[in-house]
Amino acid sequence: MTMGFTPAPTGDHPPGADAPEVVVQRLPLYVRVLAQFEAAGAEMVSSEQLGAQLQMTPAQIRKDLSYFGRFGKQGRGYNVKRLALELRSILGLDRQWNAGLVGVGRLGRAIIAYPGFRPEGFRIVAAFDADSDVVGSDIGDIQVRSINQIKKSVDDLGIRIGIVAVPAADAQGVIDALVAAGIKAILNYAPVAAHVPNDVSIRGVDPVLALQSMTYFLKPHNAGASAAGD
Amino acid sequence: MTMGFTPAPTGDHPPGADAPEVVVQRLPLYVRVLAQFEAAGAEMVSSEQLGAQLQMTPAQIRKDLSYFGRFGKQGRGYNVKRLALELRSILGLDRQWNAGLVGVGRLGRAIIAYPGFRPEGFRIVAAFDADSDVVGSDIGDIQVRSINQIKKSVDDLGIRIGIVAVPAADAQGVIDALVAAGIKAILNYAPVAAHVPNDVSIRGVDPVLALQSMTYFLKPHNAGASAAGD
DNA sequence: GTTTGTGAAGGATTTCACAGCA
DNA sequence: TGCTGTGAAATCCTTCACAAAC
Repeated sequence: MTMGFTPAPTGDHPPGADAPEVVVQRLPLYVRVLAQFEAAGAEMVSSEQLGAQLQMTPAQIRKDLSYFGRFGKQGRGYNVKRLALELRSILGLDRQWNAGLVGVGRLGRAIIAYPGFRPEGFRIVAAFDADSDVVGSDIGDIQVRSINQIKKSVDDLGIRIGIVAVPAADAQGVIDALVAAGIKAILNYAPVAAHVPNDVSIRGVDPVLALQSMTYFLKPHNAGASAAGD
Repeated sequence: MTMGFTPAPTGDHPPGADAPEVVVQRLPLYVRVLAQFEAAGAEMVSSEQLGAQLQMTPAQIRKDLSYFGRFGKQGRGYNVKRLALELRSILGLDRQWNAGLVGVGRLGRAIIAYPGFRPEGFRIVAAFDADSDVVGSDIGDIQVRSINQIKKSVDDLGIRIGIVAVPAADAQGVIDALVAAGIKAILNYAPVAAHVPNDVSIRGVDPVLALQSMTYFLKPHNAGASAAGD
């Protein structure tokens, strides 16, 4: 379905290259909800229905999608299958991505064992650690390599994504090494605000930070609340 | 301007009650960086220095803090210890918070074993599961209870936070149960966009979603990148 | 009748820039 | 001098509202 043509450059927007980052971050949510509709057997969905699922306004969904093309049909909505395919292609989810994990402690092992990455096309193909006791061993079917072989492994194995699961104190050093190895996307589990050049994406997974902002609303006087996409 | 006799904060803002949610979400980052400065022995910090660490503009930091009070001294900056204390108090991080975990599968067990919550004042005091084979057993020092005892346990143990680590298909039901039990803050590890009343806070921890938006920038044509706090 | 795609309006957040204080 | 706190300006993001399409 990833045919050679870009959706339909009829609108006023440039192709989709200038979509705000917030919008790009919502796209995976749409993909996920579309999968649910598809599983439920729906052939078409409206922005209204998508919005109801995601607790967003239909207008926002339509505007978001409009950055990338004109995928809907008036009076009818969006074809579930086609929109899902289209968005997956825009996000690059129609291929496999190889990832390298740094840090094979408790957390790193849990990440390797986590079954949620593979079905979505993310494959951890190598693990790295500084501890020479574990280097050379296997965890599941993944070889643990020395941390100073990152660059070589990245090149040899086609690793495009780095996953950081080392203690906070070591995180920036590891991230620098990943960047030096040419990695442009980093998923960081360490509780630090890391520094990267601005052609590198970095996202933090930080449950403590999430809890620490929710407690604000648990204090008696503060009502209201917040929903953050998950 | 409408000041009656507000004891501590002298500013012009209302006490801090109307701080935008984005601002509240950044506060924990400030707390974290302040701890680093404190560990490094600094007594004072400027918004410039904080901004450098967090890759934010000094103006944003000053504006954020101004929602809650006037903590700095012109020409000198902020007292590291005092600001940290003040922010912890605003966020409610100066107490312990009890959490209940739902789902003791692989992920749930990893969460129980995760050593990052306790030092920050978050304590998992009970675990729940639907599987009668595990109900009644202990994981570490935590008892596994039946999922339909949530309400009673929440009351008995003073649980204020729910942590959801069940399969996607079960997540909404579990979240409904937590809400019915009076829980107002939920940390959701399940990959679903959950529905909660708006006096309940919910945050998702979702590494797949994070990866799925980064791949957009890995596609050849899309340069630039993003830094998301971690 | 229904629902999209989108300019224009509205709202929210960030940054500027400077008065005021140490 | 150095740096905060903050109105005002600028930017960014969301929602409105409606013509066009089915």
